[in-house]
Amino acid sequence: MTHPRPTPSELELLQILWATGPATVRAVHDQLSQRRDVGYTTVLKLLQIMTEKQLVERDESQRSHVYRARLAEEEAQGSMVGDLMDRAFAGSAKALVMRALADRPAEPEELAEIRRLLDELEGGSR
Amino acid sequence: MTHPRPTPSELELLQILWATGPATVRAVHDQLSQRRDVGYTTVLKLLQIMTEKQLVERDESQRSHVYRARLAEEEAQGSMVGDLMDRAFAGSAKALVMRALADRPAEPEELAEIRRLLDELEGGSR
DNA sequence: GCAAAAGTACGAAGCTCTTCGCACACAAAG
DNA sequence: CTTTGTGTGCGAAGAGCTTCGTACTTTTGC
Repeated sequence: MTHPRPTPSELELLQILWATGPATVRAVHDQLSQRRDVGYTTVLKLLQIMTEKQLVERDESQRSHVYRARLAEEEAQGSMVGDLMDRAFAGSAKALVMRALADRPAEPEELAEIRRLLDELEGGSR
Repeated sequence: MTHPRPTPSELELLQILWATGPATVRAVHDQLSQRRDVGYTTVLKLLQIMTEKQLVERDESQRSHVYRARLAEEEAQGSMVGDLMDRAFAGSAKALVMRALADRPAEPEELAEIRRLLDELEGGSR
């Protein structure tokens, strides 16, 4: 099997690592605590668990270990969307997409981009 | 506040109620146990908890209580998609939709339906 | 009438997730 | 050097989810 789906907290940390690149516990904690009240050791522990789960990898060559995301953002998004699609939409991409667009209207600009993707997808199968 | 998001198990039961309409514990259990090995009292307990959470409502006029979904399928789907959109896609419907379509290609027929929805959405804002 | 069947309620155990305090190692500053 | 700061590791507590055993009540079938 590949990587497990990240939990909500794990996702938060991954987003920081994706945005800033490899980072120490302190750096991640500094980022996160700007948005949320959280203890240093909480972040440390989470990163340790994520290392076990192979969601991140750790460089121990320095005294302050440096963590790096091992799961790419696209992969994580894909597995989370796929999971929801299976659990709540009977595996139908169409159903999920229509629900998303109906509930959260996007800018015309964005709709155009989606249309472009549809063109590509249809073109490819032709 | 509205309804809480259903947990995975709760979603399973809701899907049965949505599909078959109001049902007794026995009926729900019969359905579910065709797909999964699960105890009768497990289903009972879950439905009781879901009653507290207002996800379902219970008609106690008969000895065998009859449960009915209080949360509509569209509502549940909407809140789950919205949650994922916020947590993993920075609130962007476009990003979520593009990931879903890229990862799980749909039938041309379905793509056409999505295209129709896009037309509607753009038409409405014009 | 009484045993068996069908029902509800309750409590608790096991799991994962999340959070942190505390102990300890090491470095840095005075 | 000893005190203060910065780091890791460990353990454990609390919450929510999931599961089911057990106890008790009410029908139902003989």
